[in-house]
Amino acid sequence: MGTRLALRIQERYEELTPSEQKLAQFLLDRPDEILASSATELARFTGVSKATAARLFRNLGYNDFNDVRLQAREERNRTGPVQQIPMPQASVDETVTVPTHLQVESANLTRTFEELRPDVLNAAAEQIAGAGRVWVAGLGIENGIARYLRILLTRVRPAVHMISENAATWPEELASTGPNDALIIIAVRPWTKQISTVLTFARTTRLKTIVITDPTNTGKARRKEATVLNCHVSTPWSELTQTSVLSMAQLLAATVANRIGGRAKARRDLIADLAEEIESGDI
Amino acid sequence: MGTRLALRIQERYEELTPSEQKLAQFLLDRPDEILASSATELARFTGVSKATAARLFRNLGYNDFNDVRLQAREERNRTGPVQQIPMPQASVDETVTVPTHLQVESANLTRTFEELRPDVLNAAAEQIAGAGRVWVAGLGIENGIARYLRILLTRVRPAVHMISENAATWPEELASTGPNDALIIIAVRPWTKQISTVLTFARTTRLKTIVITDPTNTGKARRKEATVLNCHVSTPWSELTQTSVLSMAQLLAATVANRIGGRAKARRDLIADLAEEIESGDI
DNA sequence: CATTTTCTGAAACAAGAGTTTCATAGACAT
DNA sequence: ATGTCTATGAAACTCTTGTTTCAGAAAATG
Repeated sequence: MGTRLALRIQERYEELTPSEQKLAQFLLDRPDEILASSATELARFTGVSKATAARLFRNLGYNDFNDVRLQAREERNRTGPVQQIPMPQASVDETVTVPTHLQVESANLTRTFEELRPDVLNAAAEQIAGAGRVWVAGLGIENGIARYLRILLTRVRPAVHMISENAATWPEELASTGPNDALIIIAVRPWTKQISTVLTFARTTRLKTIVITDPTNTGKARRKEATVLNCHVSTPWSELTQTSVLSMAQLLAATVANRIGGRAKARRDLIADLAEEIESGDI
Repeated sequence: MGTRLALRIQERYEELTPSEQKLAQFLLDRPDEILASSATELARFTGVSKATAARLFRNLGYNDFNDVRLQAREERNRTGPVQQIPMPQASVDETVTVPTHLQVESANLTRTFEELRPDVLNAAAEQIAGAGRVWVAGLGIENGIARYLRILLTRVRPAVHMISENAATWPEELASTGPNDALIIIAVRPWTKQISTVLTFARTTRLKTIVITDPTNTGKARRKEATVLNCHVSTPWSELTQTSVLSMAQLLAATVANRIGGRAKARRDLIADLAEEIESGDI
């Protein structure tokens, strides 16, 4: 579970102004900076003015930046000395070295899975295991990961379908879903309107929905009554990394397999046998 | 190894006055407080005056409390070597818990990137950056990741194509490649004959080939004169994890972007603008 | 296109942090 | 006891940080 500050940001993220969002983004990505840095520095890091920073904290419901810092500190003390891997700073020349890459990936993975609540994961797995049919959606860059997840799930249970990459045809495709189905959406920032639309649709048709996303969108998704699996995806430079998203997909599939139990294993073995036969030349 | 501050304190400890020692002691016990707290607070915690605190830092050879804080922060950021993460044993009941999953993923990532030689990575990036056209291939479960890599590369350079998932049509598709092209194959175990075939073909047509694979196939690929990016993918149970493969794809794309330099950035910005426009409704 | 509303940073202002000065309390030698 | 020297905190001072105000820019609205 994230910090209280993170939760507040997630709740109010859409109401924030663009520059406030920039700063809020940064705070979600690197909560430890709140303790280590002054508000002035935080503003400078994200390229907004001190004034905007002050406004953000007020808008989030704090009296003061000092309030924020005190809460953060208190939370750190409560959480105890979890050895967390720090996210490296952006280097000036923008060159990505191998060790830096490793550190970024480790930091994101660690945060992702240390914050993941097992009951949320199990709830998601339960919904997928128990669904009549399962639909997997991922737009743009997430499409590849969605396909990957679909294959993992196919190994474990029948009736797992991909929703096409073309968002325009989603209404038709989703029209054939029923309340006993489950929908998995992979959508990290930037969040598109289509996703909101689909989530709204899913809620009205009582489709069980699981959203794999990043902290800036958690609030939005949760408000649509989806089960949210939160992944940290930030890097010190401007790109995002999907590694933790893939890893989450992996874990989700494994948990589903676990839920289903023996039948999943049987299916997996069957598929392995088939694959072997095809490989051995009958193609 | 302790922090530099800790070392300095230990050196000069006896020379310090009693109240200074009280404060110094505290700093040795809880080095993280330096980042989180102001000098005034540190003084209050240990029951000494602000003046004493100021004197202590000066006596330790710093100009300023600010000096101390900056050094502490810097030390936090360039965290020492990542310690070796052991791969957990298979649990009897096959249940995947969240912490176990995290540990497996960390172990694979760490091994993958600690073994990765920067010159190999750079060679691969060079080939991709310099190629006329780039072809990306991934069969079966790797197909999703291949698509992901393709999108990453498309953001950075033109003429990046996917080779279809249907291996039967590969001969036709590859027929149109030239010696100035590059081919990226994502293929972890099990290794299929098709892949060997393609690699042989690539060698005879002098196609520059990069293979992202796992240690069991490294040798085979290398013998076909491909540039090999090795990924650790094992888990304590029978499944594989593709997390490090995705991460490798990410790093490769970043390195290519780096190679290409300004033009890559321009292209990326252009694409971001386009995406924004589409999102804003002109679809 | 004009008008209103919202957003934003510069600058003024208030509050707080860190340093320095200084007076005094205590330790020690004579 | 007296003088000397060191250690220490209170308070004055300076500089930085955080908040508020305000005017112009940008966006939304009619």
